[in-house]
Amino acid sequence: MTAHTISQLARSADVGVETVRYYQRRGLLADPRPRRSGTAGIRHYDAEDVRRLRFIRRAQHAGFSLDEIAELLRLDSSGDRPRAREMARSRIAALDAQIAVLQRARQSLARLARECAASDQGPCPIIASFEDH
Amino acid sequence: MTAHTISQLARSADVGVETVRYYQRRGLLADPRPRRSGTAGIRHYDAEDVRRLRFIRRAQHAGFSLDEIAELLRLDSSGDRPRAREMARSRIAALDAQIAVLQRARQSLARLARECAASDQGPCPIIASFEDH
DNA sequence: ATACCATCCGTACCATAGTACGGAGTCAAG
DNA sequence: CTTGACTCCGTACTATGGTACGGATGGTAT
Repeated sequence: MTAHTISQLARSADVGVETVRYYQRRGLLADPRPRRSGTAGIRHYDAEDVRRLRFIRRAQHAGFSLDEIAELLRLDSSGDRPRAREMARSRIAALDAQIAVLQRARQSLARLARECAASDQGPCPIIASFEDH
Repeated sequence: MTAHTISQLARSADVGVETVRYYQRRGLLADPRPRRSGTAGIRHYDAEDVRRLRFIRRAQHAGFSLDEIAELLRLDSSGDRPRAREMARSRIAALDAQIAVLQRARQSLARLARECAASDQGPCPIIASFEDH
């Protein structure tokens, strides 16, 4: 029974106390609000809460939004593997699309920078490229 | 003298009227507010406004923020090529960093999806990978 | 038992790039 | 000369993922 305070929980996943409270409001972490009148106001968190918070952080690093993570957490209970695979596939597709957009932007900007560096004659290609079509 | 209304200007760059007004508030487009009392309230836009609006959109597609675009527009007047090159370089570096983050996320997610598809035994690797470090 | 820090909780605020709304004014056609 | 479309303008709201604030209460050390 390792009971933590909210600040210890937050530190365990390297987030702020306010972030933990934000996740509670979003329904990603158990919300301590249903307190019985007899018990004191301060809630203690256990290893399961730590695990859950770390889950959220890792899924975020894979590019999932908090809404998607909420769904993954529900899947975690139900063990719905086809749905988990589907979410992974669509996230990969979204990542591919984002990467492609960024790479196109990078390519054209890099080409412009080379042209701009190559000569100081005429208009700057970087700015000129945005000027007319 | 091709004079446009705001809706024609907006259409010419495929943005909404409200977006044009937003750019005016941000100082990216000339703000029609300094109206003389004699002239009527409705402002007309010329080819220069169209050019400027399209500039904004193209620079956005290269990943520049509206603040950076405001600076590029100032450079457009001053012709400061070294500064333009500097902005292009740092934007390229930022794009590279973003691309690298997304590619790492893509790699690990793709590996997990393959593992998950490979067997229906044991816990789902996609979910399990987020569970404990 | 009193100081003092942490926790609880609602609420407001941050950045970014818009989008929506409501009231008033303007302009051209019928 | 009224209708209807368009414009002007301020203000508020959207999504996303938090961050900050202030007052009330809890728990602990001295």
